[in-house]
Amino acid sequence: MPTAKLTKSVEALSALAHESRLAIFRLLVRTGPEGMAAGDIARKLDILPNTLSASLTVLGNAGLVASRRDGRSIIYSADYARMTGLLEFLMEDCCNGDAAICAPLAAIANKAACC
Amino acid sequence: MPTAKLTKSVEALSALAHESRLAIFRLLVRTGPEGMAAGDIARKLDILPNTLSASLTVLGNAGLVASRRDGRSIIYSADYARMTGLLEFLMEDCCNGDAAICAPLAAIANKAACC
DNA sequence: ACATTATTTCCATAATTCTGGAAATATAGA
DNA sequence: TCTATATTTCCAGAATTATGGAAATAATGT
Repeated sequence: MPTAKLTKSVEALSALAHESRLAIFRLLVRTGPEGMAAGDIARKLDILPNTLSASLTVLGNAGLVASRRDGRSIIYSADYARMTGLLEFLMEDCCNGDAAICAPLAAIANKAACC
Repeated sequence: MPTAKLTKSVEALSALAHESRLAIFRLLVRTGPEGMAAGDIARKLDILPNTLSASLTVLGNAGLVASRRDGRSIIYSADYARMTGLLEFLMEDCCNGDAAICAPLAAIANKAACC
């Protein structure tokens, strides 16, 4: 009987385990909280609108992106809290008391905390 | 034409996007560099030996685990550098200049850098 | 050589996921 | 209301992945 957190993480990982979907998610992460219209994502990544819609649905079901309507467009944005939660789960207890293992992770964080 | 890093990341995410495989990987991450024999993993997680073998192969192909023989047993261990690389890729440019987004990631890292 | 333990490989079925075309829905503007 | 734009839904075939039983391979000890 797997934990709920494990199951949720598998959902998120499955959503990201796809070339287009990972590219979409990363684009939204880089875009920031203001998000981007579905059409703009489609043009930028050269993805068919129906395929993009399916991909965004998968990412949305996994809780990785949120959406809101703005006129004719639907704006998608990354859910940063969800991403953070997933990363936290993957890192959990990773260092196991060994500083040599921790160090690179700390380095990532310092880089992330650049601003 | 996706970047090589994106393709590699999709491989790693696909490998982790599976309940047993994620549980196996996390167990190995917590176990540390010394690793654990396939049979011990199978007993600990209650997975059939052939299924476990297939799962370990997938994780190995994705570069997430390494293996070495020790007598009759084969010892598997997490590849921490690969894990770090994946996390780094997922976090890339995430903060986008916004400190409010960065903060939780930095908090994770400080926690990871506990030792 | 034989028996035992450890793990993998082979195989076939079942289940899931991916893809793109066509039609449907929703909003805005003339 | 009519037209154009934006996005989603429906559908079916194709492709990939998951599962477990049985046999095969590898190493150890007798």
